[in-house]
Amino acid sequence: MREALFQFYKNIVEKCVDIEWKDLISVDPPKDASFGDFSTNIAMILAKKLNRNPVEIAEEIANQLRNNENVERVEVKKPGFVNWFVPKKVLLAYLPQMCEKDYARINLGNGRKVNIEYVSANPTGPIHAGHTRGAVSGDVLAELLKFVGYDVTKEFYINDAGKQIEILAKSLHHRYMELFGKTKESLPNWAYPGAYLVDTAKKLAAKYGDKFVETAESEWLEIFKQFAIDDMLAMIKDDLHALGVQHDVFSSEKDLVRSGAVDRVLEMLKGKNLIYRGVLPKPKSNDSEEWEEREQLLFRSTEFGDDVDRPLQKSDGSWTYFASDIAYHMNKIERGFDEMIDFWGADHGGYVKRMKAAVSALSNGAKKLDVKLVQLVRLMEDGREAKMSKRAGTFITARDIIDKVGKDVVRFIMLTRRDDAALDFDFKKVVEQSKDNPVFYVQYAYARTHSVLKQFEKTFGKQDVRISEVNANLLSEECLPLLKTIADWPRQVVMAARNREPHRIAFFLADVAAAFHSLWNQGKENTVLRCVLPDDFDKTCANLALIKAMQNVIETAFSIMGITAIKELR
RNA sequence: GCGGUCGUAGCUCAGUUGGAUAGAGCACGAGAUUCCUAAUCUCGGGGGCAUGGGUUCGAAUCCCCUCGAUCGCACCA
Repeated sequence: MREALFQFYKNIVEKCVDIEWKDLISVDPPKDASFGDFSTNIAMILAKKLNRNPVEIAEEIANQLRNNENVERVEVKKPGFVNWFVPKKVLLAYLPQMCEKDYARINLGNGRKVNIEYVSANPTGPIHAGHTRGAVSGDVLAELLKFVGYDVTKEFYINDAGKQIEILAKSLHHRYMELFGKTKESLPNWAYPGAYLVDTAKKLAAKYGDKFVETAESEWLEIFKQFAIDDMLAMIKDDLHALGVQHDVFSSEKDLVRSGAVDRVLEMLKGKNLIYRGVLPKPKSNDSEEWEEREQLLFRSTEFGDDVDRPLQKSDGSWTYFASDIAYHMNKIERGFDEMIDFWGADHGGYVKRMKAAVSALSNGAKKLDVKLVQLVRLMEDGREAKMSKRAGTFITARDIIDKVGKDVVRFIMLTRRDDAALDFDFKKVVEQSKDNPVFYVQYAYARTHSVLKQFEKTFGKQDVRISEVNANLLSEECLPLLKTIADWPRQVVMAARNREPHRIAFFLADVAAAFHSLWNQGKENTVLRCVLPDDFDKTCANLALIKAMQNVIETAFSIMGITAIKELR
């Protein structure tokens, strides 16, 4: 009995018929639990293929299932569903497996190489609160895919080649001059206003002294650029570590351009006749003035479903962000990734088509780029939107919210919504330790299990309970809902991984916690249902096995989510 | 104007990738604690799934229209 429960039943159902289109068959819990524990649509699928009455087919399959001792109370319902219950003994037989470390670790990836690129914030300042969502989603998806057998590389792309780096260096220079009292004018409005550059300037001054005070821009620019990038990156990494995020690879746009990768990849696309010089039509949004018609180097993204062809070169002759991004994704392909997943902010949505087009062109359609657009986070302060002003340098940083509520809370809350739905993050609600707050709801359930273990020790003394020697039959009926929830964990993992939806794990944990809290409270009224029973050692051990299974699931889920399980709440 | 994302209970959101009578939490109403932590639990009211069509045994889910929200739309990232 190595496979997960849902697979176990899927196999049983599949054996009932001899068909090829097994992918179409679903074996899942029905919406309404009163119909049964599992349900299959197989009769409806067959009815279509064989042009027969689904209910008749359902009856035939139901009859086969009725002969199976692992299936109970088989019923056929209206359109052609076959429903059944899981016998208690099957469920109980799974208990030891549920307690194992590798429970729910199903191999979906088969070692396929996946590159997940996330955060990729510009190295011009600390990461802000909005970045944390993509950081968490990307990180948790990476861990999830690792868990199910993918070979995952977590990657951060450094946009260190553009004009904004020059502005950064000049802003730093201004702060540097300030240190030596060499500038009277206030900070120009094109400059980055954040106070963090003052610190960077101090570090730079500590290293070089006043060496650059009198020199021309050409002397200091490159040095200031590199110094600024290095310092910003160190700061960003620091912030990410505070969030529990650690990338495997940092790729530099600048290095990529220097290596000639952009020229190479464009040459290759030229060979495929996908690049030409042309003139773009004026965009409708652009009312007038600024726009000038110009011939430029274009990529034929329209051949891959994009709306217009896209420019590769700026007016000054340097590459556009898109050009180096093409080279970057080529680089990923060359490194042998079977699949690429990029996490972008929702404001980059207009960029998806052209990038997918590029990947398709580069790999002749062989490689897939999946772009996850992460919606923005609205920071709330007790129901009101927190004011942020980038201009005044008063935006809320990732560090601010991590320091305020803790890494675990940030990570959990970021997963309480689908990526493509906007999320409100209310500081006040999130630190509140109440049922309003899903983090504490789950943590509390976990803490309770540990208080049970303590209670056990107090009652029976210190001793090992071997799961394999426990008589699971002693578990009361009231434990079954929790047991069934835990039995569903592998299926949840598969769905979350297959759909690339890490948020499902957070929702599942809330279900587990709910089932447990419910069981717990039944024990308040009916002492027989408590976990630790001073008069019944054997039954206590059975309960303990269930508790351990639940702990195991929560610990596994938390480790995928990068959250620390708390044994005792105070 | 074009494109992306989205529209589900009063509020915040799930919805097993086309399944059955659409689900949670909050809020509202009524209850549970001499007890393994009440930071919890139990019960109740409340929804033509934005609108109109289409595809089929079957649609919140897939396709098209309309309305609304939001993001983007030469060269910036």
